[in-house]
Amino acid sequence: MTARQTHTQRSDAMKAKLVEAATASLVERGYAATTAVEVCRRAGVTRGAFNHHYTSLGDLCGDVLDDLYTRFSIGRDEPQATLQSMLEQALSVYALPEFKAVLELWLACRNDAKLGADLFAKVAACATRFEPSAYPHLAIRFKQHPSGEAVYWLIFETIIGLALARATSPMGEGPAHESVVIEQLITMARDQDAVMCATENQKNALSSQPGSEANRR
Amino acid sequence: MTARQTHTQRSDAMKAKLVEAATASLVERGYAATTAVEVCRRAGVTRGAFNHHYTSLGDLCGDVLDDLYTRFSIGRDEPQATLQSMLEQALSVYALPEFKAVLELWLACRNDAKLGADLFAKVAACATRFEPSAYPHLAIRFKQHPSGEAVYWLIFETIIGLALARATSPMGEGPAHESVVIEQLITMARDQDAVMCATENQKNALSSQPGSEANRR
DNA sequence: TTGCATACATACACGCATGTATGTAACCTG
DNA sequence: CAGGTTACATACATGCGTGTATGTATGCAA
Repeated sequence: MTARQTHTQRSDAMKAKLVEAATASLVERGYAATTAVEVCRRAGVTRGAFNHHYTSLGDLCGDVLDDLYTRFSIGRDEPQATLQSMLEQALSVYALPEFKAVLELWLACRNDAKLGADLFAKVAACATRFEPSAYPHLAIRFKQHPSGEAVYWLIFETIIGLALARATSPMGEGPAHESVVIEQLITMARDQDAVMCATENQKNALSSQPGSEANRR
Repeated sequence: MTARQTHTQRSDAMKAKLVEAATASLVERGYAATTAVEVCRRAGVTRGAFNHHYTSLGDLCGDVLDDLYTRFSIGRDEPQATLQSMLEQALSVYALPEFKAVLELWLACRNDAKLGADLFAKVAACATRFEPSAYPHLAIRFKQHPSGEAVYWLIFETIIGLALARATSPMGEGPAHESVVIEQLITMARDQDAVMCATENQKNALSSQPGSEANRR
């Protein structure tokens, strides 16, 4: 069944296998145990394969990071206009076990200078995907409502905190208070959306019918 | 200078040195690089010393965890009555670089089964120090106001998220939006305190007999 | 078809952390 | 103060991951 394949096909397939194996190893056993032999054992290949495609583990981890950040950005094609929809999208991916792999790499970057030199730039670049500017419609509203951006970052950090709790719990399950916190976040997002929407509609009404603007604040 | 010391004095001093060295190593280089030789090198002793007092690294990490959780619980002697004061106490320790050591151990527990067997129980026990029940006055109020407990956990997870951002940033500094988020947290805590206080005063007024606690201060 | 680059596999030498065994000085008890 | 225990230091054997060098089979281009 091993049909003839082109060189690039074989390379891509091999790289994908190695990235997948490395990710699984990072999730299950952490960065320290994610050695070249372990990754190759999971991928079912010899170290020669790994050594041919990557110069080091850090090199491979770069591809792992790219792959993971792409997965975490799913559902971001349509621009999100509300904090609530942003939150829902974030909640759909925050509990993925792969977050632990990212966490391991974040820490490994700080612990290993050589790895950090390779990955810090990539981490910083990927982090911009989660800034308000990644949601153009929201970013515009935040110009009018700085409080909206504050709520955005509050939601962001809280989700990270919950994800960390999952990643460090024995079986990868969420804490007991998880649902309570999430409900609180949803309420906050909806309230802030209402505030931003309200003044927007006001402004629209005012611009079509000029009058006093003094009722705000 | 090296006066005669009793056995327990020498043991305690040695253990403290090893715990301190291990903590520093965890913060600066992570769990993977925190080997017996590295800890002993930092402590300025040989591996014989370590091997005499601890059976394994996990054993030593148990003491490290105890020491760290104690440090993070400082200022908790007087019972905190408000979410705001709880938050202020939490903020006074959340940015300590030692948080990274705890983080490393949390992950190491999940990655190394033997270490987890030794430390998971201790982690769970220490975690109870940060539940609402650790603040008796607050816990009582939460019985009347479940929303208060929701705010409590929201604050808790957000601070963890911010601490993680610090622990994983290249130089251990906080993110750009850190102050905005903290201000948001303070506002939330104060508002929730006001809500809980208001209905409490109402109830006190209804029972109308001044009694013991109604007019403290 | 020939020649070469690609895509792996195999084998060896090296560093490093660990476990253990043994030696020695300090302390403590009767 | 003598015997035993505690508190270390030193030394050796072992396992494991890594880097590197070399071998071999498969696509690919002239």
